[in-house]
Amino acid sequence: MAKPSAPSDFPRPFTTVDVVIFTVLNEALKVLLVQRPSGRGEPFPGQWALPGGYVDIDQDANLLACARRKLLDKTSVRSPYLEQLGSWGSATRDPRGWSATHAYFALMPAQAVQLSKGANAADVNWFDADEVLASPSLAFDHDEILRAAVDRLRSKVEYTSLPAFLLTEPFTLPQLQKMYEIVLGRPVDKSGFRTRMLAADFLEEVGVVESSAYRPPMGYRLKDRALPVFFPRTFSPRGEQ
Amino acid sequence: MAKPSAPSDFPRPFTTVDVVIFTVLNEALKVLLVQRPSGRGEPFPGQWALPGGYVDIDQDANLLACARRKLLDKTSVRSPYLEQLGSWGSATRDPRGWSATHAYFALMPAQAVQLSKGANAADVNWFDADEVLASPSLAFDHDEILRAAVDRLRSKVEYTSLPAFLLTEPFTLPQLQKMYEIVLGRPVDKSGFRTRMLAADFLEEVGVVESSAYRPPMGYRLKDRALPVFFPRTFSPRGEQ
DNA sequence: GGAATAGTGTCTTTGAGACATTATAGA
DNA sequence: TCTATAATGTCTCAAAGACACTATTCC
Repeated sequence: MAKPSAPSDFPRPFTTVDVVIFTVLNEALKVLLVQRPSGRGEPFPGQWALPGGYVDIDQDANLLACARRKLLDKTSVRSPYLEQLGSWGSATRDPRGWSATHAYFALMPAQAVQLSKGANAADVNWFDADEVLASPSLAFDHDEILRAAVDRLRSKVEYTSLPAFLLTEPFTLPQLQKMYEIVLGRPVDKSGFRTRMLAADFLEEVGVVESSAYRPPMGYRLKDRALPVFFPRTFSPRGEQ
Repeated sequence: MAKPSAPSDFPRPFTTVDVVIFTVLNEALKVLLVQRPSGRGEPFPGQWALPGGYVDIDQDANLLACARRKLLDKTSVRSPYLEQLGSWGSATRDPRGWSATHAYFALMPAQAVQLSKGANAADVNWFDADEVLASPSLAFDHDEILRAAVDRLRSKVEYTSLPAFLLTEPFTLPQLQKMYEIVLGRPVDKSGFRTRMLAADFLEEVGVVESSAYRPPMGYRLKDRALPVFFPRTFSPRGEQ
């Protein structure tokens, strides 16, 4: 035989990928959840869960590709910001047996999303992230994964340009500031914010945006759509830290 | 039957855990590697690799427990600093088939380690991390994983107390500073270093250490042996960033 | 007293936070 | 001219970096 065989005496855990998809909608941080199917033998029937599922070894070249597939499947968004969050594996997290999931988290502008309802996942919807965390009731260990994703997001927003991925281009600095404020859950000083964003040199002017009333703001787009920028220090109001 | 069965139509990738174990030895950052066995059907025979292996669903309650087991196995160290690094999974990383590994990274004082040579892993040894990275030749995608681990370590050392886990207690501030300098690969100002460490309030005086010549330094131990402390800002010499 | 290491003090500068002020548009 | 939003300026202060200085031990 050409390919060395894997040890057959090791029963394999099953392998899944879950994606925590964030957006900002109605001034709040939202997370995408899907309803578990209620067929026979299905775990957590009818409960809400993170979108995800089995790795398909024929279809998925690697874990990231698998995450992108599941993401495209539910949102029809092709290339949002996507990063690995961590993995969770244990004998008990899935009643069907030892399983390990590779969790990713994604950021996307709400406007870009086309929720694909129906099909196998009975329903798909945006939920207020903090409300879900306040009364945890997701399937599997998804409350824990969501908690980790929100913590990671909030902490990275303190020192990166991540919120820019929640907006469609061109966006304005006041809009971007608003994204920071919504995710962080607190106001941010305008002057310092602007200085910081412009000093980080990751934005490109694309001309004044018209549409709005009053003084029209400058429009910007990302110089590099692929990666966030890291700031040298975190946002932090005087008293804290 | 009591337990719902997993979908049998999904061939499962196999699941492994690998551990990047760091220590500081002879003024250099070292990583623990094991030599791949050379039996029939074994991938990468004779090549060096990160310690790790299959998740044993009977023995391992969860991924962390599996990592701890593999670590104890090779070093006889029971509870070093251990954190999840990420996961790597693809159709091609292991010639035996689609596999996903959950990578952890660990820090331990060199004195605590009892290398367990022999057995299945023909040999186990410490290697200079930067030398390994300079001429990548590890089995599987372990060069990539090591790269990620070193990057993560160096970046976290800039703003956390991680290097304290490379020392046995009690340790002195000059010793701790040395750990920072070795990992970062650059000198650190003594005064600022001391201010910073003491301000972070994670150390406890345990009396002057005798043994050494000249002025005897104060000995310290960690207030909380479980978690590192995060500093509000990174170390960064003037010119940079 | 000299040498070597441990530990402290002082000056400067950077950059963030707070808040006041100016700029530009529509009504 | 008034109002609402966009954008900039100014003052203060905390903390880091650089480096000089003091302290304690052994020889």
